[in-house]
Amino acid sequence: MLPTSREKILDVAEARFAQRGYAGVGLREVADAAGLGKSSLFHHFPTKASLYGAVLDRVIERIEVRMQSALAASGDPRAQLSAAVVGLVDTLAEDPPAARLLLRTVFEDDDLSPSETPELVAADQRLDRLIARIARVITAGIESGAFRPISVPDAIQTMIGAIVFPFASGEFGKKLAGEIFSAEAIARRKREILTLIEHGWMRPNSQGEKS
Amino acid sequence: MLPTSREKILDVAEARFAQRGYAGVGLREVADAAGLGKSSLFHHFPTKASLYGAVLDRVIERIEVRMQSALAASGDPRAQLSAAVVGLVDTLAEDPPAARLLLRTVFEDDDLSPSETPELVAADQRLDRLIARIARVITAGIESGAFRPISVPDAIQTMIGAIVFPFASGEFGKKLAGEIFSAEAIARRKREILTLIEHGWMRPNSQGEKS
DNA sequence: TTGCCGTCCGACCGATCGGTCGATTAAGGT
DNA sequence: ACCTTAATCGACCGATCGGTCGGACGGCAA
Repeated sequence: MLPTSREKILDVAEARFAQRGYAGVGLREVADAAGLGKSSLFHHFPTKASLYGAVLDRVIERIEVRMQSALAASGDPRAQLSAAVVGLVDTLAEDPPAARLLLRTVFEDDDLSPSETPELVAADQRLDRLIARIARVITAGIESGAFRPISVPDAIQTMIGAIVFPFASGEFGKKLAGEIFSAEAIARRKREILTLIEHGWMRPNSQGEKS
Repeated sequence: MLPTSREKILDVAEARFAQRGYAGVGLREVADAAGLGKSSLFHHFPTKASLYGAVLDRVIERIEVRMQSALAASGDPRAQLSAAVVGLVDTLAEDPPAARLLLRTVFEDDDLSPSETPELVAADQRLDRLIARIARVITAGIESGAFRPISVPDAIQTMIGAIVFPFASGEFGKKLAGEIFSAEAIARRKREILTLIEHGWMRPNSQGEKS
């Protein structure tokens, strides 16, 4: 119930970085929102980039946990991919700043990619592992004949855009389709993605699957 | 061959804003890259937000022109939607900073959405009109029975993410799928999106269409 | 020649940026 | 009682931020 200062800092920093971006957030603002002096931030994180890296790593770790358990729960590539998508959507829905933070990070390759910050390389490796696992599932699905012979990297790019962007679209998405993080909107998004995968990637034959 | 100062400023500002974001770009940097003093920027644009708005409006206008001519060229919702997608991809491919600028703008609703900047409201209205046109095409497709009864706003969100994000993914996308703006990569993305729409949104019957 | 005007510039403004430093607490181990 | 260590703070640093101001330059109409 009472979080440590470090966790409090990470929480407010995640929200702020997602909302205004790396360059747009001042450490003063983060410190104030965390109820600390600005100097205290540097006791927990040596630099601003390190703080950002820690925030990012925590977000990716949450996704990793969910998707790994989803992938481990079933052997069939079809069911694995669906479970992974559902897990990703659930994680993004439970942590509203996460989606925007992830996409923003992809765009910050100028200020952050030199990456002498250990937290950032850790987050990077974590994400690489995750993507590699998904790629393996899709490849297995293609080889087994369950999926069409699609381009795996392109399919992953498509999925990231189609799944993550809507949860990051904020006011734009709200104006377009109403409250993004309502239970109905989340359910609609799951259905949207799952049917897209089902008809777009999977072979039409042997449609009914069993656990 | 010799662009006016205003156009030169817009060109370099578009690249910079796309790369580093609104808050991450200093006007000094833009002025230097344009071969001007910083004060000269304020002769052409009254504020930084106004410059950003002008850049954004120009990008959206390019997309609007392409998609409007694509939509006007054919009456069938199926062909219209496909042509619009191809037009969007082509525009994004010809103007590499555009995709990242568009997505970044969606995320900047804090610093930019109050929108007392006329260029920004112009860009907003332009985008609204464009989205409304696409929505009408999809709705027509559903009513004619050519498309499945999908949720139009969710479908649009999906398409924006799936089409725009890959072209905005920079180093991340490059690591995943190689050079993003190569002719082959662009062709792959068109195919990816078109087959996704064909199988995911359109009804399977009467597959062969004619002009 | 005179005067206007679009364009550009250097110098300057207050504010904020990320980051450093030294001092001050309180807790714990011995 | 003493020392260490973690945690916090206010004051301060040089640099950069968006934006203002007054003037300089050059073309053009009278």
